[in-house]
Formats: sequence, structure tokens, C-alpha cells
Amino acid sequence: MYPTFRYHALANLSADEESALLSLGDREARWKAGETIQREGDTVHGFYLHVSGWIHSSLVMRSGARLIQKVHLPGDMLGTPNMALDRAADTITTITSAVTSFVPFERFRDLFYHQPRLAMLFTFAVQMERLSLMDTLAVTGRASAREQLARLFLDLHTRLTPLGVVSNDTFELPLTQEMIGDLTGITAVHVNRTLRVLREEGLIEQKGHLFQILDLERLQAIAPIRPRTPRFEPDWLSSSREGNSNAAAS
Amino acid sequence: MYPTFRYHALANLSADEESALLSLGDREARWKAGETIQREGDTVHGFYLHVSGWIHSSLVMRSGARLIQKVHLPGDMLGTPNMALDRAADTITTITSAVTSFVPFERFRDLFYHQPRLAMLFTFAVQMERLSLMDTLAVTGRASAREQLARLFLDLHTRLTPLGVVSNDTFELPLTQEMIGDLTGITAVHVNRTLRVLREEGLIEQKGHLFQILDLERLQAIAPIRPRTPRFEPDWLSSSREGNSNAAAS
DNA sequence: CGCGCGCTTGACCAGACTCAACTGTTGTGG
DNA sequence: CCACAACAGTTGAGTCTGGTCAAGCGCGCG
Repeated sequence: MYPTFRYHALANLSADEESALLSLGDREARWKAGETIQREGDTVHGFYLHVSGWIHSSLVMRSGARLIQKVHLPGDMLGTPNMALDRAADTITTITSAVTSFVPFERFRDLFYHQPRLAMLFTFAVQMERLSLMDTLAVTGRASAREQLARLFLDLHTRLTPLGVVSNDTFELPLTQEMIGDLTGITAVHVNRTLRVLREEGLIEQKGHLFQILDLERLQAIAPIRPRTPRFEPDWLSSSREGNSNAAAS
Repeated sequence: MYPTFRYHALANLSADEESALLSLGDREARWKAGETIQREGDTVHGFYLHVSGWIHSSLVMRSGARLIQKVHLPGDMLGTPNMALDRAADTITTITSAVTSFVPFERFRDLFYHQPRLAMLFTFAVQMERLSLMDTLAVTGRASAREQLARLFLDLHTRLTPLGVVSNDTFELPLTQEMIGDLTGITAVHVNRTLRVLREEGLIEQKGHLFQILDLERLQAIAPIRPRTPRFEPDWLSSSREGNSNAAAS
């Protein structure tokens, strides 16, 4: 089932809203590691709720280089930008085995007609994605490899924490060095070198796919930017006239 | 008056929708060149419709480096990501003299309650911004200075054309080389050198602030990415049950 | 058991940065 | 109305981060 904590971070949902959100998606689809959910250029009819597993979305540039736009984690919504296009902007591929739930655009549209407040929260979520892209942009191409990796690991750390899979600053990291490279715009070779430096400095530790942040504070000092948190339920969110039945939280 | 062509590119607006869109903004505010409309960290109560002039939004990083996130042109909406935050994410500054119109979040929220289709188009516009950020990200830090500048000029060319200020591939370019640097993540010094190369290659020409693209085709061949166009009025956009009174376009 | 993928390391190279100096233009105050 | 400050643009010299190419290693899986 789609984890709704992302929406609960934006506002208290009424029971109505919660169930509307949960009934957005079709029956869940299970994917093996390395499968392609959607290919750049495909015609699209909806988007995906991310239920479990690691997934990434990528672009292939004319030069042949692959750009990984983002690593998606459960709770994310995948492929929503395509609603404004006729062909998919990016390729969505599973990293580990994963579960998704498809949302046809028609059902999504009904949200705007019947659940205006939820539609607004959706728009907030999109804005948060946009902000995170802005932050990535601020770092990519401007910060050093060291700084970029620091930011990446901190970002994953904060996003994985609400999923309950981080303990003692340790988590599974199913990304290859090449993926990390495509994610940051750094060569895999240089990622390797930089990781070694971070390890030598006692900032991080890797045992197979198990990844540990040894010195969170120092890593935060290196990272040029800190993850953002959305504002919870701004006072203007609910109309004074209607749709105000949301004081009762779920 | 706010130019609505951006919305007309997304769908035919009913007369109702058109007037709802136009009545979003307060009385227009005039700014001189170099004024700051909003500062990073300010508390925000709304966003801005961009009526005329050149404006940019920027971030200052811990290192002191400035990142120009985007150059805004008339028809854009400024500062909308802040709706999900309690403090402004970026600083909005005029490049030339400019005119804006303020939209308080309350009035924006009412759009979702009374004009669901327009609210959806707003969300589309946000998604397009997100896509453009994705494309910028694909280039920044991955492409060479030459390629980045090619892309920047092509982007401005396509965005300025609907404003009717481009003739014979020539337009006013009020950006300093330092701004271009902050926009692309390149040093002003290197921007200068790269511009000289492009000039020597007969790709562009500059006479003061007048900028001309001499060889559009070759510039497009250099640019790693092409500007996107949104899909016009996807068939699922309007509900079959309600809000279907939009066949009559404006 | 061997193939292949991901990781590691070395040697060399180059695009972009830094620092610095100089020019031309604009605008402003004495 | 001139002098000067401030700023945008230009160019050179030297440096360095990160890319390229290449080779070797180790582990998991078929």
C-alpha cells in the first residue's frame, strides 16, 4: 500500500482525503531489479505511486551519457511531470525489486474536481520536487566531487529515515558507483577515488552494500546544502467557506 | 496586464477561466533595474505574475557563490515554489526595469475550489518548470562551456520569440557575463573566453546589449538539449461530467 | 568453474579556475 | 565639465580538479 507519510507532512488529512488518496492507484505491480517501468519517449496515460524498493529515473543525452535525474524512494510519485507532455520525459528503471501502483490521468484529474485540498497538496509535493531539483542544480557543476557525495548521502539519509530503514546511521545502499556517477555528473572512476578519500577521512564506511555514516556532523559541514522540509499546513490552505472539515485528522 | 499566452499553450480557456486568471493578481507594481523583489529567507504570503522586463531568481550558497536559478521572462510566475515553504527559497531580483503583479496565496487557493481546470493548468505549468530544471540539470556540470552557452541562447531565443521581441534572430540581452556565469556554473572569465570562440566561429554576434544568433542550425547542433513544448489540452484534462464548458475557446 | 560486472588503481591529459593586470564605459559629485 | 570611482569586459600565465584510457582484481551467478 502506498505510504502516505509524504502527504501527512504537508497537512492533516481528513478520513475522506486519506481514502481518496489511497484509492488513486490501481492494483499494485511488482517489478524485479533492473526492469524498466517506463521508457523515455513512450506515450503515457498516467503516473506511478512508489510503494517499495529503489527506483531511478534517467535521461540519455545526445552524447550518450546517462543522467540519473533522481533516486526515488517509497512514498514518491513517479512520472508526474509527463502529465504536461505527450511523451515520457524520462526512463524509469528499478534498482532493486520494487512495487508500484499506476494512477491513470483521468482518476488524477477527478482529484481536482472532487478533492481540491488534496489537489493542492499534490501541487505542493510537485513544488517540493522542484525545490529539490533546484538544490541539486545548485550543487551539480558547482561543488567539488567531495561536497556532492556528502550531499547525496545526507539526502538519502534523511529520506530513508522516515521509512525506518536507518539505524545507527547505517542503511542499505544498492547504488553502484556508476549510478552515483550518473547521479552527480562525476565519472565512476572519480566517484571511486572520492569515496576512498571519504573513507580514509573516517566520514563513511562501506561493507558490501551496507553503508554507514560515521560522522554526520562533519558530513553536514562538507555538504553545501541542507535538505529542506515543507511547511506544515499553511493557514491559507483551507478555504474559510468550504472544505474545512479537516480539523479531524486521521 | 499579465500575458496569458503560457496558459493558452496548455489549453483553450473559457471566458470564465480567462477572467479568473486575469483577476488573480493585485494592482501592478513597477520596479527599477537591480531591485530586489523578494529576499531568500523572507516570509512569504503569495507569489508574483511577471508582466514585463527581465527578472532572475538566485540562491547564495555557503561558499558565497551565487547561483542564478533561472532568468524569468514575461508570462512566468515567480516564487510559486514558496507556497510549500514558510520562508522564501530564493531571491528575486530585477535585471531591467520590470512590472509584476502580486497574488496572495488565499486568492490562489480559491482557484482550486472554484476553477479546478485552471488549477490543473497551473500544476501543468509548474511541471513544465520542473522539466526545464531537469533539462538544465542535464547540461550543468556535464556539458562543456560551449554547449551550455549554446543551450542558454537557444532557450532565450525560443522563450523571447512569443513575446515578439526577436527579429532576424536578434534580441536585447541584458545579462552581464557574470550573470551568464552564475546561470551556467561557469566563471565569468571563462564565459568571456567561450563567447569569443563562439563569435570567432561565426555562430553569434554581439553589438553592445544587442545579441544576434548568426547560425541557428549549428547552434542547435551544439546544444545538447532542445527546449520542450507542452502538450496542448490532453484529452483527459476535462471531466466528462462537469467543467466541460470549455469547448468555446477565447 | 569461468565469465562478467563492479570495483580499484595508475599514468597522463585537458578544460576550466584563479589570480592579476589592463581597457573602455558610465555615472556622479565637486 | 572634468576627475574619479565603479563596473563590465578582455586577456595572459600558471594551476588543479576531474576526465580518459588502461589494466588488474574479486566476487557472485549461471
